[in-house]
This record gives sequence, C-alpha cells and structure tokens, in this order.
Amino acid sequence: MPELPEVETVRRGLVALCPLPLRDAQLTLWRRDLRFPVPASLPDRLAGATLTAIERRAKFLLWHFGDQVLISHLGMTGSWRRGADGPRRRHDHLALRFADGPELIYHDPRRFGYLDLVAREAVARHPWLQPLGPEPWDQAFDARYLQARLRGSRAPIKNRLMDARVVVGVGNIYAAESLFRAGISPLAPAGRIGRQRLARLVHAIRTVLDAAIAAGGSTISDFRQAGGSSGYFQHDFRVYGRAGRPCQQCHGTLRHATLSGRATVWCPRCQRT
DNA sequence: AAATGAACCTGTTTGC
DNA sequence: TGCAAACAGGTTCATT
Repeated sequence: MPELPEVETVRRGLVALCPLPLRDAQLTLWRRDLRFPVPASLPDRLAGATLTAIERRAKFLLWHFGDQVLISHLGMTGSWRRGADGPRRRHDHLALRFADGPELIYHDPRRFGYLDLVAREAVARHPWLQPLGPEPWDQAFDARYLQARLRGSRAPIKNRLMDARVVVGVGNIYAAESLFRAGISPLAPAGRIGRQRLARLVHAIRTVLDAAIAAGGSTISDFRQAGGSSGYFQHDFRVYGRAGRPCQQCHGTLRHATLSGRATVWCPRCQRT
C-alpha cells in the first residue's frame, strides 16, 4: 500500500487525530506473527508511557514515548485507524489506547508490516534504519551523490532507485512516475546516466513526492488516510497502471515490462536510456 | 560482489 | 458463472 507520500499522509492524519501529548498508553497485542515477530514484552514496556510525537523516517513511523520509540512499518497493506467504531475486525492485530484520547487500531491483512520498541538513542542504529540512505529532500541527496553511488552499476536505474540504501521512500509507483518526469527510461543502466540527467531525476523525485503528499497520497484499492478519506494523487499518474494507453506527452503507446518482479511502465519515446 | 528471483501472506482482479 | 491463476503499494534472503 504505502510509499513515502502515503506514510507521510498517515503520519499527518494520526497527528491530527491525536491531541499530543497522550498519557497512559496501553497496548493490546492480538497477533505477534507479522513480517517479523512482535516482541512479546512490548505491551509491558509501553504501559503507562506518554506519546509525545509521531515522526517519519523513510517509510517508518516513529512514535515517541518519552525515552522509548515505537518503530512501525506498514508493509504493503498496513493501516492505522481510529477504533471505538465497532468490534475488532478480521486482520486487526493490535490496539493502542490512552487515558483520554482516541483508540488506534493497527490493521494489516497480508501481515508484511512490522514493529519494534527501542530506546530513543538506539533508533538510528536499529538494524531496520541503520542501512537507510538519505531522505529525498536531504541536502546530501543530489546529482553528485547519485553519480558516485551508482558508479559502475549496470542495473536498471529503476531498481537502484527503489533500493532504500540509495534513497528512501521511492517505491514502485513513484519510481515510475519520477523517471517519466525526468525523461529517463527505467531500463537505463544506472551507472551510465550523466550528471545533468541525474539532477533532473533528483528534481523529479522531489516534485512528484511533494505533489503526492499535497494530494494526500495515492488511493489504490485499499489505502486510506488515517481519517478514512482517500488520497487523490492516483489521478495524476502519467505512466503507472497505464500500459498500452497513449502517452500524455507524445501520444505514443506506453510500454510494459517486468523488472525484478515489479510491473514497470514507461514511454519509449519520451524516456531515453 | 552485484543483481535477480523467491519468499513472506491475504485479498482482489483477470482470464479462460 | 466459476474457478484458478496472476497480481498487488515493501523488504529480506538465498542463489546465481
């Protein structure tokens, strides 16, 4: 479900839903077998804590509880919703309650999501976060960095872009959309792309992600904002999900291929290797 | 060493 | 219509 704009949309929705700080947390764990086993000690360690902030790093939500941080990833189908709107549903895996505030429910049919609770100073070197590259808006993320990082790589640029060690937050949809806007073929060997074109790519990634966040993310099948409303960036897709249809720029036919098992769409005329 | 493909799961869509 | 296969926004692991 979520790439960076969707996670950021969820974060903003949660912050709007939660008048921080929220005191006296109580976590109920219904299922521990998510993508990775949820630590059984989690409810005990969190009991009574105060939620002071909800941040995002890459596609992770970082829930700050004093000197502890709950790290949560939504996987493909994870979502948070306000509880107290009926009984527990199929695929609800945990609930977060506070003394006076909303009850939050984590729901995840495919169970690709995962959670952990760590000391604040250990967050950055947590095995999930430690290998991550820069955020797309980091100063460190520029054409020079990309060129150095991709030097010698003959892998398709789309694959390298979706590698979180290179840059975080760019998944299958936004990789395709960014490459279209930068005029670069997803098949282009990563190490052969010149500085100028990489600069265009950096700009395109930021522009697309900014626009998607502003639109409240993309709603495909089941993604919803924390408040339950839909994002609408899906109406701005230029290539994703449009294989066989005409390119909006040149009216040629958009092509489809599978790259590392992921559906890939691009315009052979507008996007060059 | 880098890069591809399978695996983790379930629900929904597509195609015969 | 019915059923099975294919496919889905993410990430990790094993195998070339």
